[in-house]
Amino acid sequence: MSEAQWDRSRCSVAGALAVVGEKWSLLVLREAFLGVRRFADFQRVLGAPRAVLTDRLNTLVEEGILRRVPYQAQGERQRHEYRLTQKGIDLHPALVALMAWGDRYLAEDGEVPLELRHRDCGEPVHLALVCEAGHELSGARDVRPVPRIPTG
Amino acid sequence: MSEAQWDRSRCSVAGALAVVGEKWSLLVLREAFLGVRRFADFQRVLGAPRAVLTDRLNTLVEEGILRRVPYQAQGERQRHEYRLTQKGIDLHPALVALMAWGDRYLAEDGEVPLELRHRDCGEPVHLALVCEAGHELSGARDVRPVPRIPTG
DNA sequence: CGGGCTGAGTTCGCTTGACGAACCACCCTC
DNA sequence: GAGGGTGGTTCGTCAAGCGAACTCAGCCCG
Repeated sequence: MSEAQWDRSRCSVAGALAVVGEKWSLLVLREAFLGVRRFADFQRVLGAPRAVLTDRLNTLVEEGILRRVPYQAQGERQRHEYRLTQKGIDLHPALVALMAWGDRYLAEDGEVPLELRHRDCGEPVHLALVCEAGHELSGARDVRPVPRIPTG
Repeated sequence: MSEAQWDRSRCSVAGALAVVGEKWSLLVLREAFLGVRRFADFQRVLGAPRAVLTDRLNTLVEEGILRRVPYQAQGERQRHEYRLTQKGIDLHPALVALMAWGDRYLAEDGEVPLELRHRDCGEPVHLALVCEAGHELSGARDVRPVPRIPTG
């Protein structure tokens, strides 16, 4: 038997996807990281159906990934906007990883649509796997998965 | 207008999700990273409907993320198994990122179901954002997104 | 005050996708 | 050549996603 024995039912990947794996959820978060906060702006840039967008925003708020913040522009009635919580901000690496993969394999003529740079020094940024001892791993093959809760 | 102007239609996140964003796709890949290769094993550990699993495996093969490899165990007929290509292996960071997030926010009683360790030194591994100048960024706020193809 | 506009949803048919269960073909072992 | 396991396909049902139309609250202009 080649695959490791462990309890898939509490897999963190499955859990994360149960929360943000529905259609549009991660794209909503992508826009949130780019500064989009208002319903109409999400709707316009994403092109998602309104009903779906309503549902995704509500779900993300319920899950504590976004929070509704009341605000009032001058000469307009009070509205609320959607902002990332820390829980939401912590999804950033997942989006960066997907973006990096898409940049590598889907970009046409090497034209990357969006580049991430270090705010302080301006240099391009990438994801790296590092261990507690400080080694930077070269790839997935340097990783050994260790089940902590075997099924028995 | 707060959000940056850029061409969402070729966003790498959306592109990546169009390829691996369907239900079960990333879970299939999770198992592939853990060594699962055969249809029946995917079906058993995931519990996904057969028809869906067939479709996801075919899609992943078409997309070049998995490849079908014929093999023959002794005393058995020839079968084929599904193995990760380099394109598939490069999705590893995305799964690690989702797993890390799930570990942090969804694990009950701090029990993390699966731990990743450096194969060489045995130390736990985590994802980090680093820039070309070698700085390790502390979080999403240290990142500045730079659109490369403005919509005009 | 009356009517229009706008942002934020909600409702409605329709179509697509996911689901579990049953069915099927191949080829091996006995 | 009977039985069984692998690797699917087919089928009917049910949930989800879809675009378009409708709603509603509040501000603005006249």
